[in-house]
Amino acid sequence: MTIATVRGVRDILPEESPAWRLLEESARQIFTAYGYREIRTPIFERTELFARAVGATSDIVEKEMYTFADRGGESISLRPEGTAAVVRAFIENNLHRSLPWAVYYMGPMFRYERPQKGRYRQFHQMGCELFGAPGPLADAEMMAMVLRLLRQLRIDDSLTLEINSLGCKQCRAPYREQLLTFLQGQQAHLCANCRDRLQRNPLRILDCKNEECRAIARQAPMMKDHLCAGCADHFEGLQGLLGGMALPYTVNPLMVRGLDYYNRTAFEVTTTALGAQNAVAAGGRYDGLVAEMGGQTVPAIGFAMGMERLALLLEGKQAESSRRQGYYLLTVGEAATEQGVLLAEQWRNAGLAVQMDWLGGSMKAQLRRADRAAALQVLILGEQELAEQTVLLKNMQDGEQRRLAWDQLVATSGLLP
RNA sequence: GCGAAUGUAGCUCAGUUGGCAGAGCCCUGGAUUGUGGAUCCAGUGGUCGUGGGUUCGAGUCCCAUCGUUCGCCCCA
Repeated sequence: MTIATVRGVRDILPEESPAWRLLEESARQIFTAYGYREIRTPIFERTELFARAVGATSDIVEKEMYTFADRGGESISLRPEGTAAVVRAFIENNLHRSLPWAVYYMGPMFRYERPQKGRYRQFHQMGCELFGAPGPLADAEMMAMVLRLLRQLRIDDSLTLEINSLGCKQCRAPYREQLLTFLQGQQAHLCANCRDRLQRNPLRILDCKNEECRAIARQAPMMKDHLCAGCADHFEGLQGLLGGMALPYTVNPLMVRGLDYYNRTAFEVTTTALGAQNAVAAGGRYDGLVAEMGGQTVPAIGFAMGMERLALLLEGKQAESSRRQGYYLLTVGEAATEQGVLLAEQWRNAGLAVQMDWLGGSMKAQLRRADRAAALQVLILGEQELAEQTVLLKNMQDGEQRRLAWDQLVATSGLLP
């Protein structure tokens, strides 16, 4: 074995990249239409940024970050998610004076995890963040946008939108106490993992996949029944808007978020088609994070979607035959090849898309490559054509051929299919 | 970090109780001396993941290791 990729990373080869481009272009188009503009933040940041934004005790920060000291001794981490850097950029550039501020990003993220289908150590997310819009309108619109994107990509079957409210600082603390009391009573029936969670993150127990824990979770007091007036209004408003937009959704009172910074609205789009890695898009409101990170008090909401998972869902959906296009110049004989290079450049100067056969050889071989390159027109330049300063134009769809003078080609090209 | 399966040609995979390394697809050439795809014929291509061990002999059995996949965990 020669040098191979690092564990958990992979190449996206040309066969696969059209699906990725479709993802990216569809997302750009829809995000833009909803009023979002692109932001590109660095791929690495000070480790402290993620520790504070994502939560120092979260699994992501504790054991999944690619962290290293740079040559100046600074602790640097490859970004494990997108929101922290966007919040940092928001604060650093004083953008609270430009509200509302709506941005999208797409790009690689890094987490040191055990690789699995749809889960890589370098993976890609695209997401949106919206600052300054406190009401449920922003939440509902964001979900509508996510679903529109998935619908446009035709991967909206086998998907469900789940929502929940996580409350806010005021109502979550008393609820948490209630929940803790309840769970401590059931401690004996919880899995080992969840007994551990009692200390660290009791809310997370609600989302445990263990059957016994789930049975207990269903009996537990629910956050949505203990919301303060403000949070309850917000959640009701959201559901009214979703209903009004005819977006199918279910309330999942057991859904909690992995990252610490969320409050009020949480949402998740899941699929049954990807095994254990079932989350396709997830997001929520994080009204307190900007202030916590040292900025003004600015409400915000965002989401991210996993592009590898979208690409997997896209697989097989687009059995589209790549359409034939462009010119492919093949030459026979040394003199013709030399002339062909010059002609190709001239034709390109005039705006034609001309691909030259790089390998030469028999005409049969060159035509085969032209076919595989999905060229629409083949330009044949052999000894005869060279002598009479013409080129043979062959349409690869119907096989029709015609002979043209060199300077006629550009004038003719507009008339071709 | 834990548990399990798996690794043979570029790809998908056969390979029997341990006894000569195989097929299909792809690729290249020919049938067609200047014409792609379809058909037929022929050909190239292998450190059997890697390193040890057992054996007269290992793709096959044993140990280790790396990768991949599935589950746990985590999450997009």
